[in-house]
Amino acid sequence: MIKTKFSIAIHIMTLLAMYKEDWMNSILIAESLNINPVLVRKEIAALKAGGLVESKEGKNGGVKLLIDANKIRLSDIFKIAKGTDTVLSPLKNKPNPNCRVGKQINSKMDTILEDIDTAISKELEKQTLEEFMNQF
Amino acid sequence: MIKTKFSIAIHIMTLLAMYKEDWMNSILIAESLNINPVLVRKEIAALKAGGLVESKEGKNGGVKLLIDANKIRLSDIFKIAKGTDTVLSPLKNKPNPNCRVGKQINSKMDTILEDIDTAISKELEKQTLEEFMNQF
DNA sequence: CATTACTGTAATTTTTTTAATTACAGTATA
DNA sequence: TATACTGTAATTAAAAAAATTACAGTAATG
Repeated sequence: MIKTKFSIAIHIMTLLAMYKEDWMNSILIAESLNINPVLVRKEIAALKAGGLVESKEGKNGGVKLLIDANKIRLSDIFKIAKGTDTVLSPLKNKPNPNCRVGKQINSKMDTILEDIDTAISKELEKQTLEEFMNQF
Repeated sequence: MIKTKFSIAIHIMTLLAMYKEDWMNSILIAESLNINPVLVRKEIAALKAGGLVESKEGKNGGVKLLIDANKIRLSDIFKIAKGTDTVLSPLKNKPNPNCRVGKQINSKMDTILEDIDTAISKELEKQTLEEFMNQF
């Protein structure tokens, strides 16, 4: 569910940008979000795989930005949160293949859905994480 | 759920554009989509309220475009499907009000989420329903 | 070197959301 | 007056998401 992941990811990244010297742990972050720490850790795993953060295990461990907040654009965070999904996904039910529209709708829709994601990325490219954080 | 509604609405509108002389009924449309007719009728109610289609009750009734397909842009359909929601909605859990980020994140996010919807609308403005239909 | 405090995941359960179904009143057609 | 629709509300079933539990692995610290 992109909509949740995106909100979680932005929140996490804002915290990390604000306390960029500290290793922040998932419980603290989860308390700020008011969600379960495991969800936070999962999203951190994605941000880590995307190269935006680093983490340290063990006592006094936690997470930290790997890149300066002014080098990170909100679109970078969006792309990681979204993964391979599209924001507006097609219906799960297979449309009727005996219908002229049903037969082709999914492939035609796919183009639109990809274009929408590209448009979102372009929009989010405009703002850096630092700019976003400086509002707080 | 905007993602479902948008797909349903586009599918319905494509069918109506293709068979623009006919009153199409919800069972036929539902069979093309392979979903329940009640869901179709609900989305038709929204399209009707949005002024894009007209419907006729009783025997031989159904739904029909009210506006020519070349005057309808995909953004018009998107706006109706989305209603007052944003595509990427904020988390339901209230973030921690004792946290500097938690306290303000929702209001700051709202701006981003609105901007995303505007960007999607702009993208979908580029294509008319007729152009989309002509692909089939 | 044992204790503590973390990450990282997997597995399971609970909760929430979405979709399907059922039901039926109202209406136009023939 | 029978038939075939729309329009909606209420209920049930199914699917998805979130929370919880559990625990192995790891690093710091006394």
